[in-house]
Amino acid sequence: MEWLETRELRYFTAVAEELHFGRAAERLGMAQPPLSRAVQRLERRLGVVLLDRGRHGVALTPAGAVLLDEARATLDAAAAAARRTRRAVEPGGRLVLAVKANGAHDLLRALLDAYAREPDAAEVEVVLCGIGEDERMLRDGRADAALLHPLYSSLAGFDSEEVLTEEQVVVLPAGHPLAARTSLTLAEVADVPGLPAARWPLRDGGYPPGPGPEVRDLSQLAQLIALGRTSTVIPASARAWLWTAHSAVPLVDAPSVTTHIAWPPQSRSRPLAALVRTAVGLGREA
Amino acid sequence: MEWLETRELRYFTAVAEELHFGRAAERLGMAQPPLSRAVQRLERRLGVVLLDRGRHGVALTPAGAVLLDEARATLDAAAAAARRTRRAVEPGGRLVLAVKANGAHDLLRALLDAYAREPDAAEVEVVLCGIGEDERMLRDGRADAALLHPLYSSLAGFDSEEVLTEEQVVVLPAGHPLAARTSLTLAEVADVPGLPAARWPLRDGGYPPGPGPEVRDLSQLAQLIALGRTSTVIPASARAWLWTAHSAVPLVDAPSVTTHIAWPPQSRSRPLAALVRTAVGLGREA
DNA sequence: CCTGGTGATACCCGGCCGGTATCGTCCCAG
DNA sequence: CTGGGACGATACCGGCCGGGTATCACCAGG
Repeated sequence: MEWLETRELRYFTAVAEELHFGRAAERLGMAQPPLSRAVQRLERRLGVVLLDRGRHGVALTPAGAVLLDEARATLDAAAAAARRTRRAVEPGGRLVLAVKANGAHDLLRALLDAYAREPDAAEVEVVLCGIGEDERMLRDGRADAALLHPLYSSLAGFDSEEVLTEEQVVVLPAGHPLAARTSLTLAEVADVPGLPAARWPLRDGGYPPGPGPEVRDLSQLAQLIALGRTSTVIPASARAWLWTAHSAVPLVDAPSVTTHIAWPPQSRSRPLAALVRTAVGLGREA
Repeated sequence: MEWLETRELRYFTAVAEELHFGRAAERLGMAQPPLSRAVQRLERRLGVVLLDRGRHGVALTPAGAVLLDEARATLDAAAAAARRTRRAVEPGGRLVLAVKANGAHDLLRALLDAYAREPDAAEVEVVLCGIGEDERMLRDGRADAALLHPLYSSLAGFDSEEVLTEEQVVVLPAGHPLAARTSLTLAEVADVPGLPAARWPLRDGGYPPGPGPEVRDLSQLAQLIALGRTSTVIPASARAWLWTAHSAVPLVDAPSVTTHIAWPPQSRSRPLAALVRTAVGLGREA
């Protein structure tokens, strides 16, 4: 068997992401020629052309796209291996729980309270993450578990259990006419003039097109709502961050959102198992 | 970030599995001193002692056990990366389906027939595997999908769907008194003198203790049953391999067995999606 | 006390990894 | 049409590291 080294995978990943040898080399802190050679050697050893060096710069071949996916997974696994090994000798058996900032605040409180009463409980360090960062932290071993929403994060490759399913509400400026209603539909809030939905950044950092304001974090969003410039749809439990200038109205036809607790496959630690058990139990009684 | 190379992980894995530097070096096709140095360097870079070099040979530390798990996962990912990339350029988009030999024969037939009629179908290569080999093939990228039984294989790290749940039957020599019954319980077949349950090899190649005969494949088992020396409990659908000298009697209290179809996370190919859809559909209508 | 077995150390060599300099090619400006 | 700039590939070189052999250090057992 011919083995791929993580160095080669790091190099290829950098080039595949930058689609530019010079910039990739800079990102890797090295010169461009050795990078070119390393990628050529990788292609030779695999017997597969990974990149089209065309006139218009560099492009991924289909095989290259496959390797990019696989290389990312492999590098995550390698990073996780190093981190988890180092953590294994640290005292105290702390658990790191990754949670999206401002999401499911009540659930998190309840989970931490209930877990603290478990016999197998370990100290829990909660890490509040930005969009998509919770999933990354779990994938590369910085976190031992995460509360994820399958809409935003992929559960692929993790073990997971459902914890809580909840309806969504629309958050409106408190004075808005619709804020007086006891329930609304998606169609009603979609058609309101002057309240275009806010736009969140995509994975690549760009924004989808549309009339609404671009927001990057919740405090921006909250202020824009309070100013009467936009509205947003959130899970009911996220009401924790509402201002007095906000009104939340239940949506009768919005898809419900489910929070899962996810952890790396093959994890066998007792404190983690207890955390999962606690979370699932919370979901059942709620 | 300090990165682990797959070479180092291969070396450590070999030593951790052999618990002997000399044998590990031999298995790796290298001399012992460079292997010792490589593992020392790995320990130094991680800042973690992985092995106890005691007077009574080598033993894993707890951190070493963690790394062994993680290293295996990483090496599987790296092997899968190479294989899937190479396969991406092969023509025809063949799918490799790993199945435990002799398991769920009817289901497999039905699946292949139904899949061949799907619009997105690709050519399917069926690989019959020994115990646990199906899971390995899926983990290291030799297979694109597998029919797995969670009792024998871990689904951790895969995406999977339930396909079929079935009861189990006990297979007895045709002339045996109990073979005339229309149903039996586990207790009844456990207590039969002269028919001790056969013993299958464990992961490490050894056998669990017990009075029954040691078997390594189904033909051995079948012959031993036909000779009236043992009996076995199997899913009902495995009746395909029964001899005329065998009798199958339903067990009323054996745990039912569920077959899952599993595939690597993040797989997005249309032929694979069609295969999964076909399999799940089969399970529903059955 | 010697001997066999095992892992660590000492020392050496070749290859590869990464650096600098330069080339070939394409695109575009003028 | 031509010169220049951008970009990846090639040529060449030096140092480090991975791997080899020889040997040491330590322990168990006769």
